[in-house]
Amino acid sequence: MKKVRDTLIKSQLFGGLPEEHIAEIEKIAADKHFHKGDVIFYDGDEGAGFYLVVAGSVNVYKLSPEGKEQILHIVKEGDTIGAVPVFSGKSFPANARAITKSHLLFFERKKFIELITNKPSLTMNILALLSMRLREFTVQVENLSLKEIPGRLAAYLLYLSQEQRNKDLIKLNISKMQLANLLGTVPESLSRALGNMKAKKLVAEEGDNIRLINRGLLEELAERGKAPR
Amino acid sequence: MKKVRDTLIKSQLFGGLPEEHIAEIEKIAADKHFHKGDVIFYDGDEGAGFYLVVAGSVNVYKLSPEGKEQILHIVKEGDTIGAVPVFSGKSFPANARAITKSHLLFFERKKFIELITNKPSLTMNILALLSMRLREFTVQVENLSLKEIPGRLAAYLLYLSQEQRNKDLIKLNISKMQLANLLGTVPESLSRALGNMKAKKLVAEEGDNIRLINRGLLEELAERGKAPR
DNA sequence: GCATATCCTTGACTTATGTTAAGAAAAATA
DNA sequence: TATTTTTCTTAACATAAGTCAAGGATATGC
Repeated sequence: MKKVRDTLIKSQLFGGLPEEHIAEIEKIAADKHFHKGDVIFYDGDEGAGFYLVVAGSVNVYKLSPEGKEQILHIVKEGDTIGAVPVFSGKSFPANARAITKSHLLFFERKKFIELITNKPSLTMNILALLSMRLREFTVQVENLSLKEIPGRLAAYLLYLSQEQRNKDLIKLNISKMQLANLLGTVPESLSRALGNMKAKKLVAEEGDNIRLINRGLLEELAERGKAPR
Repeated sequence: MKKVRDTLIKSQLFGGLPEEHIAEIEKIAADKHFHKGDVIFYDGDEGAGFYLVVAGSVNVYKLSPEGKEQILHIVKEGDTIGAVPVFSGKSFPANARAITKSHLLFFERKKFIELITNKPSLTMNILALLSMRLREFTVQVENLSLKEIPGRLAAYLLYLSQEQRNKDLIKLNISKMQLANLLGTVPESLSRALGNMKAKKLVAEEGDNIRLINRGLLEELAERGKAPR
């Protein structure tokens, strides 16, 4: 399928590999389709392989015993999930769930390991991918530990803007509940934080979009993390 | 030096490699010595290579603008630091500082990359190492977001016990200030949480050691994360 | 061994954020 | 379209944990 081939070529994992490798890769991949809300794997499940998202969107998250959700990663087209157990052995370290109708490719661990042993450039891609994830985690820990909720929100809005070609009018691609779970809080607190930003004319809501009005102050808030005394 | 060779062989990164590879590896490593308190690298520094700890102990940490420290990782003999920029390009994603007199080996990025391109088993070791770090980060995010301070402390004490052959009398290998910074809090709050555990007879302090008295309740506390209502 | 600095603890206070509740808005379903 | 369900917002309240301050314990340096 054209879409699959395109996604593989554009992905961080397989990008830059020669044509024939991509074909080989496509051969060992298995198509998996999920509906919105379907769980792809659970924290602690044996990891027989990993997934690459061809279409749709997937949340990787941890769950507390009371059911509070902390999103670790929102995974989109071209991204991978569940790679950790492939290389470290052991089980998946978190849950994954489709948040839209999604098409994934499944790579069986054994087949994939065979594949990489002779392909240095693929190996370098994987190393880069895992390293980028480590880098992202350092930012998430920093945000959770050293920033208060308004600071985390400001940082996320600026990140979204950057992702959307630095526009001032940005599209919230996830529900506010999801956003709260990503920022490590609850919808009520997010609502208050956003309400505050609107009151201070840092941002404005326009339908499902958010307009960044005062980038300078947003950056200061994101940087400082907590309000001055 | 015997010590260096031993450390390399025992390390996760180089463990299980043939003798001749270890020798090769030793040749491209540069010795670096640090005093207690020395900064090894700063968040944002260009990463020209990575380090492996031969002796001593190193903290990897993030810093808030007000100077609050969040420890990401306490690195000991045989562990590596600063590997992320080797593979993802870009700069170090955090700071690193020696917390005791330390002996490290420095591996220059370029030399190391050359080394791995022909050594599949070394590559697999690196992939396993990075994956383990990713797994550890999921736990840290879970702890920060879904557990309150007493829960994080309980989890850490149980982790320490496990690391120290499941003894009930465990040695706190870091200062309480460091522990507070690792758990994402301040010394005052840690002191209170520990005081509470002592009052409830979950643990007892014996000099620099901590005795786990009621493992069952500690496990429940660590698991639940937050006190029941 | 004394002096100084740092670490640790305890208490009183403040505050950010979680909790509970209820209504409004939006989305899903019939 | 009507109905039900879910999401979002707002308010009042509760609480975990941060801040400030001060005294005591340890460790460090001269």
